Amino acid sequence: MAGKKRKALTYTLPEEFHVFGFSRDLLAWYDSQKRDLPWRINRDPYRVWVSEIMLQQTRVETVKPYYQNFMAKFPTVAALAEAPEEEVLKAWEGLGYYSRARNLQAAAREVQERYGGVIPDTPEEIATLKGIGPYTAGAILSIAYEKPEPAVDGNVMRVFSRLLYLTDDIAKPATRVKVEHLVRQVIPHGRAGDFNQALMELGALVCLPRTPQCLTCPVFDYCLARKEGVQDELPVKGKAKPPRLVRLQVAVVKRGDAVLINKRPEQGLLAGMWEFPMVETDADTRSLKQEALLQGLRKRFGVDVEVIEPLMELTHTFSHLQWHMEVWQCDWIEGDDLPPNARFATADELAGLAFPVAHQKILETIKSDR
DNA sequence: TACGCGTGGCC
DNA sequence: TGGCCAAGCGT
Repeated sequence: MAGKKRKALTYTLPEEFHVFGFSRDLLAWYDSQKRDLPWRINRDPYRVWVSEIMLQQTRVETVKPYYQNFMAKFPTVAALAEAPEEEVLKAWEGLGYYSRARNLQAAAREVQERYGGVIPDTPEEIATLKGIGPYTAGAILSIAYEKPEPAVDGNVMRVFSRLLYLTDDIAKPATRVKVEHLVRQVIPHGRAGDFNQALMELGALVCLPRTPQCLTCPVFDYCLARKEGVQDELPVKGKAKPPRLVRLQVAVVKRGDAVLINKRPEQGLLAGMWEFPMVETDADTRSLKQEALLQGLRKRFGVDVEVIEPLMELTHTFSHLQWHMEVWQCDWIEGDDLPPNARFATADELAGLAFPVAHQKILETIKSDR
């Protein structure tokens, strides 16, 4: 037969779990202890949306200044939709996961065109927007529109793992689905937004990853892991692979008072960000490294240069990669027919373009050289 | 499902 | 110091 039959799974809360008391006590704690955060001034759906995208895998303290600046520059869906992409990326510079910025703007344009500038309030419609997955959909729907949808992030997975003594690996996608089913049964209608935020706030302030502060926990009485004394063993989480080493030769090519830069592809690592030209090579001698660099510059940029001297050596670690960069000072000799993704830029022009953190030290060095 | 995708802070 | 972690999503 064509197609598999999958049994519909239903996850039920433990008998002894007191749903009403739990949400009552958690909300009371949240009402008195919640942090004052810039995105909690009101429940404007656009403000909530931007904050949720920025907060993906990113700390609150890191997001704060970016959020203030972003909302000042792009205060409405329309403003974001109409802005040049370069300005949006510049506002995201240093925040990481740059596809979030590109997806956010693409979705803003979609909201303008398809929904007349109003962010949709149904799970089906909002989930079609780029960059809005299960968590962000639930967060916007509950916080901005008070819909009783779960918003399960890392905090909620950890809190529920302990609260209900769940031993599922929270690194596995199936576990998030399970926790969503459980959370859905606990959401108090009428306060869905506060409840979801309270779960996350509890994870951020009390139910910490390493050292849960059980003695000050407002829902201590309901926690099954605490009852068994296993709160320090939960949640269960599989380990990540170590980053792969990548050796790169980097060129700072000067032509007069301009330097050669390159805009990265629209997809993949550091998508759409600017950088100094780089060549990946395993070469282990000075001359072989320089040779690889010269060949790469000629082939990819149509430019001939002279290598002057080594400038610096840098290491930058991503989640999944480790870049070992050797940077060479070069002088342009010939070649004007640059590919569309490359250009020579002056210091003033560089200031308006978005570079990843991995290239910031090079940028600073060039600036101070003048 | 597993992996690619950034960065900075913490112990 | 280095591994872990942070309001995940797209493919």
